[in-house]
Amino acid sequence: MGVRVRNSRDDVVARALAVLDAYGLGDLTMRRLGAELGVRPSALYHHFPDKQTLLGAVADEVLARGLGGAPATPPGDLPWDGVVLEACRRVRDALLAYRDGAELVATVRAFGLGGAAALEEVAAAVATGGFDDDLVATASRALLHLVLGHTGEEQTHLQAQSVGAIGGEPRPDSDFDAAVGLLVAGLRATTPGARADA
Amino acid sequence: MGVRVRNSRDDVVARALAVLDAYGLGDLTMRRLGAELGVRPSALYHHFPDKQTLLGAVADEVLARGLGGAPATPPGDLPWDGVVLEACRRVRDALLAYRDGAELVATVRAFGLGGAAALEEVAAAVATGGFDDDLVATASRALLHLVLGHTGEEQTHLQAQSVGAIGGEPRPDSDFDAAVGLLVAGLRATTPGARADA
DNA sequence: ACCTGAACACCGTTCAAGT
DNA sequence: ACCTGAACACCGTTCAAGT
Repeated sequence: MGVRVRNSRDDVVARALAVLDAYGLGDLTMRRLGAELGVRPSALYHHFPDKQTLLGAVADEVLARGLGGAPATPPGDLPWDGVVLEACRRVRDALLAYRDGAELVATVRAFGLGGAAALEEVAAAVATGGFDDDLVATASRALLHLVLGHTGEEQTHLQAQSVGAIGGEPRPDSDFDAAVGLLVAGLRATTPGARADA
Repeated sequence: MGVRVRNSRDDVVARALAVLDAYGLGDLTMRRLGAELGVRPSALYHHFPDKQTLLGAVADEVLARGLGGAPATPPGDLPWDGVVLEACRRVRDALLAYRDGAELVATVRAFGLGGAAALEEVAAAVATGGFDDDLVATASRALLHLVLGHTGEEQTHLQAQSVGAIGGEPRPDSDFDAAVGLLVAGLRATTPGARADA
């Protein structure tokens, strides 16, 4: 019943998010999104030069909604390794909040058109440990690969299950923490001087 | 000038590998592959039920060619951490040997139709350290995510450069070793009793 | 065992033109 | 500032029929 108004760029991104969550990344097409907005697909090219750029904006919105509120480094004086684990969990939760969220962010990162906030979140946490810049960069990239890979698998299985599917092992939630913990332990061991915490 | 013969399943996979390497994953379409074989696209469905299954077979062939010859665990008595690093490097080299190799293997693993050899290679190496089964599983998955993520980025940059592109930082080769080394160090630290080597 | 021919239901993108 | 209409050059997949 709403009056039919013309769509702003933000309207397009918001609607894309809804289509993503309802139908998945594979069905988030320019034609379908146009139809959902009551508009021809060509109208979308007024806001975005191509689909990749649109997807980049959608991925950034997923991350903004999931990470936006809380500060990258929490107020309490957690030890650095606790801060890192929490950052990884926040990124994971942000990805799990939308269907195919992990795959979307991995994709847009691959063509360099979005998803930067995910790496920034992790890097800010790692920097808390007082490591030198090269190590922060290496560890953050490695942790993000872990988060994206692990969450992508987890999301695939969750979505397969919710369709009532095969019923393979449900993959314990704790395996994410274990994987991240392994890398954090390596970080701790690699630089024996770096336990700047409680 | 070869006589035009009918194509076996292996012919199709071999030709798909050639198309992949020459034109990339995005241009590896059923129609293009058919044309390359001198055949209508529908003929391919005699060998494969769908494109995903074909891609799974192509990914398995990439891994078989890259990992096939050498045994999973080398003859010399390397310490377990050396064995793990070598396994990760072998998988990485296998992926780098074909255009978009990392993206291909990541994709087919996501829909569960191939690429199992990559995880097996890493898991066999980790098992060498004498860890219990859960830890082997967790560490192997984490290491493979590192290898796929890192190699995927590296490959994107290498291919962008070879097109004569932007010329961002070339990403030192040693960062792969550093990332894997971080996780291996965590593995070493997590289980204080496990240094079953020289 | 392998292939054709023809169709079905889609894609992303461009561009002149409208309001 | 936003949208239409129409086109271009593609996709994956199915299926009856041929050899």
